[in-house]
Amino acid sequence: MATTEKGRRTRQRIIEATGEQILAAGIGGTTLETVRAATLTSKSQLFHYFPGGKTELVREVAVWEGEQLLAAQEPEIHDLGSWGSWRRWRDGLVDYYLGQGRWACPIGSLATEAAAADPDTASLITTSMTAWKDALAAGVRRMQEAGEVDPDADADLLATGMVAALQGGIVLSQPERSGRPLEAVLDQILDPLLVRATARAGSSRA
Amino acid sequence: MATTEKGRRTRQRIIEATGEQILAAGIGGTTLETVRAATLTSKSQLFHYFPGGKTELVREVAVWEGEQLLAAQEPEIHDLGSWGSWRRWRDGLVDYYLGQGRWACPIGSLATEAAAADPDTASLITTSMTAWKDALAAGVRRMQEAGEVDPDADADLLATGMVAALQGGIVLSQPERSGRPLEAVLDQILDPLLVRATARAGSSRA
DNA sequence: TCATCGTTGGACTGCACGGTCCATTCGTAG
DNA sequence: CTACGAATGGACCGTGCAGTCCAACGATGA
Repeated sequence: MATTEKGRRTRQRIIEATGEQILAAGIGGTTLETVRAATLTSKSQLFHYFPGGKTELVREVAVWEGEQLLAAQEPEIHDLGSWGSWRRWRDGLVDYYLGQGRWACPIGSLATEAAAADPDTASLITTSMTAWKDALAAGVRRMQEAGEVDPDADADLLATGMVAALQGGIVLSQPERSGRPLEAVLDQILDPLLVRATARAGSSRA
Repeated sequence: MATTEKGRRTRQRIIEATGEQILAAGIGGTTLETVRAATLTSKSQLFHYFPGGKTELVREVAVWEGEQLLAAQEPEIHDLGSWGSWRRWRDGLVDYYLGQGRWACPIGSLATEAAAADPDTASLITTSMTAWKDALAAGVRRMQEAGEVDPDADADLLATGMVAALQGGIVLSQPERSGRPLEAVLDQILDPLLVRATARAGSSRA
């Protein structure tokens, strides 16, 4: 369906524009018409590149945004071996969300809005979230190996908590238009990792 | 518009049914027609009790769900003066979200979906979140007075972090259909409070 | 018994939006 | 130059949904 270079670029342009609109107005607030207008394309192109219609387009947006989100955290996300890198990672992320008027998470908003309606999209999102969490867990393990974090702590669980904290911080920050909640929860979740080096951190319970 | 007892009951019935549908299918997946069908009412009733149409209905749902959510945490939410009560509160909340197939937060989902579209609803949600946070902050202060938590900690910031952690845990748990993320982040955010009594907890940074 | 006001029923309208279809243009390989 | 498939333009259609309107019904007080 997209065999030409030109075609691929058009297709990509559609995905990105749709992503922006979804971020700003949600899936419901994004219509094929607004996407068409923003991309200077025609109705037939939308269905040419995404035969499945809006559903398929949203799915493509989901995977694209998932990749983008990870990419935006480079290079820190793959270099979480020291206190400084974690700190840079945290600051970069806060800036990513709040710095430019984003005020929402590209995949977090999709998660809430699409989860109930489209299980297929939901699983794509879960995949992205898992990849994200895994990258963080790898960082935690590096800290453990370096003796900076309690080796008995469950790196995976800690990483899950971090991603969750991020998402929740944004949920609160979004309507409030303040970065306070995001920063508050991020610091609280990171504090034990960064400050209580070698001490017991986030021991499993429940 | 609703002066009779009968009228008030009908109106209330509409609000609650709408709330359930929004929780299950989102605002976009909830139509006046499905609400009408579920409540055995007529179109004219919907607009009789909510002249502002769907927008107003959603707003009413927002405040109603906000109250309900706090009420569901009684009596613990107003008795957070001991380790045990915090623990009961946490368990009750997890059960509330996961126990019955809820898998979403009544006001959290509204926050993400309505924030961009309707600033008015957004501020209602912020109000609910703030009330929630304040109740928790009061609990933290009681713990501080009891000498169980570092008196220098910012109770308000800690409470904000808790609400954010909850919301984020749900964002992740929803598509994944697993309570793990919610429990993981909740425990991580509560750990410092409960376990590191008297030690420095969530000191301000940033 | 009548008047009034709240409540209820449901037909109807307008339109926005997802989706279909066909015609035209463009790029390229033979 | 021709032919063919990809890319594009845009008219068109069906419908689902928010919102309107008017006609009844029911209770309550005068």
